[in-house]
Amino acid sequence: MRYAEVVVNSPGVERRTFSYALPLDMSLEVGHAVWVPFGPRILQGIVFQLTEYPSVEETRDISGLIDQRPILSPAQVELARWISERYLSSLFDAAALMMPPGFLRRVITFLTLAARPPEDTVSSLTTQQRGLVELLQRKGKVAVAEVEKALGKKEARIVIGQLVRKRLVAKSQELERVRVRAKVVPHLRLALEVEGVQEIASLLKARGAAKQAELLKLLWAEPRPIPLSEAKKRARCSMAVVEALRRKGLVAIEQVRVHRDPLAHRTFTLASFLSLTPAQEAAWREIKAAMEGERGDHGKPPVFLLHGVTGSGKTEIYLRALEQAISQGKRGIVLVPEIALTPQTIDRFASRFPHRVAVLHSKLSVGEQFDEWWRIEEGAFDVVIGPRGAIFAPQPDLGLIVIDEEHEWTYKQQEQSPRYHARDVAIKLAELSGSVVILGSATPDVATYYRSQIGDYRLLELPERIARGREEDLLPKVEVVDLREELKAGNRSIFSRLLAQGMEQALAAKEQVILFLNRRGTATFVQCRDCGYVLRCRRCDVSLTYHSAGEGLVCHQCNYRMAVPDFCPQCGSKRIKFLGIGTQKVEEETGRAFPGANLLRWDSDVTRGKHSHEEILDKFLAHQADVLIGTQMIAKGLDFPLVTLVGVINADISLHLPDFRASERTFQILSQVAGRAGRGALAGHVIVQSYTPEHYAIACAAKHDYKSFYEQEISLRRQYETPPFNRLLRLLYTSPNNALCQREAQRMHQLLKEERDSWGMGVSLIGPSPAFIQRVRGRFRWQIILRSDDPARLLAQVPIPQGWIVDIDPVSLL
DNA sequence: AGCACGCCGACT
DNA sequence: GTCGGCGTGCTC
Repeated sequence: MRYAEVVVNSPGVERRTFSYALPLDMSLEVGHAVWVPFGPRILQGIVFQLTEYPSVEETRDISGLIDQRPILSPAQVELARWISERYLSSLFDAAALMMPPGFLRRVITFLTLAARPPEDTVSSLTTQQRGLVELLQRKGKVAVAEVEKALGKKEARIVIGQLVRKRLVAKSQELERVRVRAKVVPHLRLALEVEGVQEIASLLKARGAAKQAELLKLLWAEPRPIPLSEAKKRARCSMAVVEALRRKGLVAIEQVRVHRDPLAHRTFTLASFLSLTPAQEAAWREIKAAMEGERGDHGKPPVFLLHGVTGSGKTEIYLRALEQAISQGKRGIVLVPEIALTPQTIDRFASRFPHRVAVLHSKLSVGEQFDEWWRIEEGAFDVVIGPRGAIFAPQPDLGLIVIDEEHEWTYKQQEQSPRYHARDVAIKLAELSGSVVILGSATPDVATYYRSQIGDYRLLELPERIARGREEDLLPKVEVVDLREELKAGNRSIFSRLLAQGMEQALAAKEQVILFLNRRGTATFVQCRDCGYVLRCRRCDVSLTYHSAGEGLVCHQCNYRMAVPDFCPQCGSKRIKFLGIGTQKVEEETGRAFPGANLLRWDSDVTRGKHSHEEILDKFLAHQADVLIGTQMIAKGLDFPLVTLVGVINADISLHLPDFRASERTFQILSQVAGRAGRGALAGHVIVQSYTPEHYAIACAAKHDYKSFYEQEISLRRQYETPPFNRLLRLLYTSPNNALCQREAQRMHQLLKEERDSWGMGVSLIGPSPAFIQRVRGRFRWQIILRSDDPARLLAQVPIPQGWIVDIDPVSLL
């Protein structure tokens, strides 16, 4: 093996490796991080393959190892390959997901003044050029980034280029400083045999060195070195005392590596197994058999879909499976949605496996992340728990992956490439590592449930809440109020008579109420207030969005446009309204309708700070407010024992978003809300307000009937050829200039159309159209949707120009 | 990030 | 016909 195929950290090389020769004295393995020369620079790279022969004639040598040990396991290298191919991301970006925190280091270019600037050239400089020269004279060395910030990127590049050409300014490159490293703390220990210590201590005391004697005794009582600061505090002495003992050769200071442990200040009491219900028992038997090596048709460990309503005991199954993995000498990864990673959730796992659970979380300090990562890598934990990114934890001997709330769309990375789905990555990783996967949900993703129906996954059902003989063990009663009837009866408020009455009763009984608004962004669909009819695009089966400035109604899938009709196309009524309501509006109206109640609003506007989530929750739990008004966040896995009534202000809002998954989202969110009520000692009920109560997403959620919802949804998906019957690919282009953005989208669309027709591929091209959220941070957004059994195949033929965002299996088309 | 190309407009 | 602008692509 004389050559290595290396993935380099450089934009523009995307999905390929480069051949480098191994220096004779270097031994390498797949997964090693290396420095490699690339053009004029030295870059970080990862060894993806070792070969006898290079893929080009001329090669350069690898400059050196970044770390003695491989940074990625062979399975992770394989996984990175798969991610890059599947999500059309660069190989390096895919590999970067699995690197330890703080590993990536950019190269920074610095500018310095040339040794002897020629006098005559200095006098002929422009004002800007002279400005930069003077800056360098003052500061000596300045980063290019700093100059760019001052002058603007373009201008800075020009000025620097001119001065470099005149040989007035020289460039040099340095690596970004290391942001995080192992933390070492000075510790104090005895430097002599234990036997003589007491005598020496009394001798010191007799000589008047009482403090020294005290410190020595303290150390004598401790079996291990203790932190210097702690020793000083406990012996109430200063550094002078420590130094005196050290000079006498009685104590020594040594640097000890400490772990920044996010669970350090928490104590856990060991929890024991709970007994299983017959349904749990049946599910558990199947999982256990698979973990013990029983294999299905394809010889791979199976993927289980554990479908069970809230409170049906899914977590207990996860815990048993983890226990099983551990008893086989294996380890597990548990994924939970970011918002569900609460102290209560961590407790459930940590109390079953005390000190064997690692938590990965983006809110941890970089130092904590660094230490957790390396301890996981050393095999210090049986269980790693965390959100999406925890799937890339370097957990050795992986045997089990659990994904709780598998339908949650936060498992899809949306912000940056690779735009991966943690569920799909987990299934691939399980295949590579021979692990069993358990997907758990009360409302499985329709696509996941479909896979369980066609035999890709094994379905396990937990149909009931665990009955413990209390009233709350039953699912709460859900009532749906028809808002059309309210209007007919002359009630124009946002509260139906039933909801208003329920709230009055609850507040009078000193119970708590949650008002839920399933809003996302501004929903601006158009609906008839008499018959509930919503204007939809005939081609896309997606609600039309109202635009101001005379544009009328627009389909955000295909850009179809029409004027707002004066009369309802269904019933001829003139009362056609644009619906769009926010939590603030709800708060105002509630304050007016219930002046005596204490209100608390919970949405992303008020939870910007780091701890305000918990603050709001604690406040509500402590009954400092009677009514909690909020969006999506309220519904996720939280228990409020004093809440007896949950009101959904308008269930239609999420139902009519222009996205093929709008019904599914609505069903999921309503089911979650319905599952949350009445979890305490008091019976709870839910009131859902809607203009279209007969819609299957609303009706099925009210009846807690997943199966019926699934049947109707899947037949619509089949009809409109949306996933899981096809796959989607979203191409998004953004620009501050709307016209330019639209032109580029049209150009791309034309290109794709020609390519598709020349290859004879059966790919539907939808768009170009403005994205639902048309402008984000001043940039306009246009999109093209590709739909086929494998839409990425077409893109593999067309190089994707700069600036385009490619999202495979997008979780939202908004 | 820097360097080689290549394609256009102003010149000996 | 040639010099040089910088826009685009490549770097093992």
